[in-house]
Amino acid sequence: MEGRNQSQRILNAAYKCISTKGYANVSLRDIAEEAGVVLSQLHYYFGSKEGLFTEVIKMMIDKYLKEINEALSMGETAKDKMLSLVNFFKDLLKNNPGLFKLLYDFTGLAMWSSSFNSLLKDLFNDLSKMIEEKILSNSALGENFRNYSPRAVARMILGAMFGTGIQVILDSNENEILDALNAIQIIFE
Amino acid sequence: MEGRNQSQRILNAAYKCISTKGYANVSLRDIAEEAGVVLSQLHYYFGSKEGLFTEVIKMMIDKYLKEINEALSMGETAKDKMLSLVNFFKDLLKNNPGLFKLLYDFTGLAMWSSSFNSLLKDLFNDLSKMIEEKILSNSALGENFRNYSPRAVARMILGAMFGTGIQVILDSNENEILDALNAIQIIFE
DNA sequence: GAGATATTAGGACGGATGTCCGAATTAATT
DNA sequence: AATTAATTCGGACATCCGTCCTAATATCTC
Repeated sequence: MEGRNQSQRILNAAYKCISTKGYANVSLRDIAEEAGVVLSQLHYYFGSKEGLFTEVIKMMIDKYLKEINEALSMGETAKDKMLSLVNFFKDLLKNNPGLFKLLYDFTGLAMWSSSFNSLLKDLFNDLSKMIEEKILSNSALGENFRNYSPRAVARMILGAMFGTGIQVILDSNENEILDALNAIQIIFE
Repeated sequence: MEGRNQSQRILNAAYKCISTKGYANVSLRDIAEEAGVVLSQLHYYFGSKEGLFTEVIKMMIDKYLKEINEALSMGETAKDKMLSLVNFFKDLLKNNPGLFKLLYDFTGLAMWSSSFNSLLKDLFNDLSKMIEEKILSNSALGENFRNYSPRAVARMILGAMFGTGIQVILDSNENEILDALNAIQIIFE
């Protein structure tokens, strides 16, 4: 009896399938096969497709919160932290694009499904809060940003990452686009 | 015989359905019903689901290229043009969110499908070129941006619009997030 | 008006999908 | 060892999907 083991294998398989082919192109049978498990096991452990997807999303959320928190803990000045964040994103897009695709894909799913909406909404909220607290609360940046609330600036930074990220993914053999990520640092110069 | 009329009705119905429910949640039968047309008509005019979706995407692309070009034609200075662009996006998100959702949705589709990829890749490319030429080629902004190519800055601006836009959509009853769009103008101050 | 062409209509098809159920097997409890 | 509970397995189900085919109807050409 390997309960948690088995359910973890299913979860990992779901993560892999969705980040590789997109949620709309993955069936429960695909996931079962990838996990080396019989179809009905998915319902035994997760109840429904929605239940399984929810767990995959939570898994993804944990990764983002953890990794971005780490990135924002490096460096001292706001400028340094911003560079660390940019480098994290560049590395993510280059070496682990599946994780970014997962975020994009599920965010799209969250546009149409209210049950997934709150999960993704909270993630963007948490991430922008993290940026706000770890970068923008820092000392005397206030001068440059006097017209905009720290919250708004944090949201914009996060959005710029996300929005340039998808352009990198779309045109993945055009490395030049990665430079656009660097350009976000303009606001600290 | 109302050939073009009929195919236009199908196209409009497809546009409406997809921008309302998302491409993954729309069937050809939904579109046929919305258009008041029999199912087989869709294949008669567009050959396949992919053919129909392609036309919807092209329709969307035309709207974006036209409207953003208009927005960038208003104002003289780079600062003014940037404000005009921001205001266009704010208006879009508030009064025509379906058009933005369509862009987000199809961009996601383009991540997984090579046949749609080139369409969306070109759109982002064209839009960033437009921003580059109409805003950034302007006079002596060079000083602030000396470390970054105009192309990269344009991509970042576009990405910031897109990335903050989706946050607005996700949390549509939180009007405060719209301020994040304004914050993009930081780079011109 | 007759014949050719274009359009509309309706239905059938093979296949895929999420869900559910009952039996077989394995582990835990006493 | 016997009973109970948890897990695994295989298959069936109803439904929905994109596509295709044939007949009927309307439109155009001469």
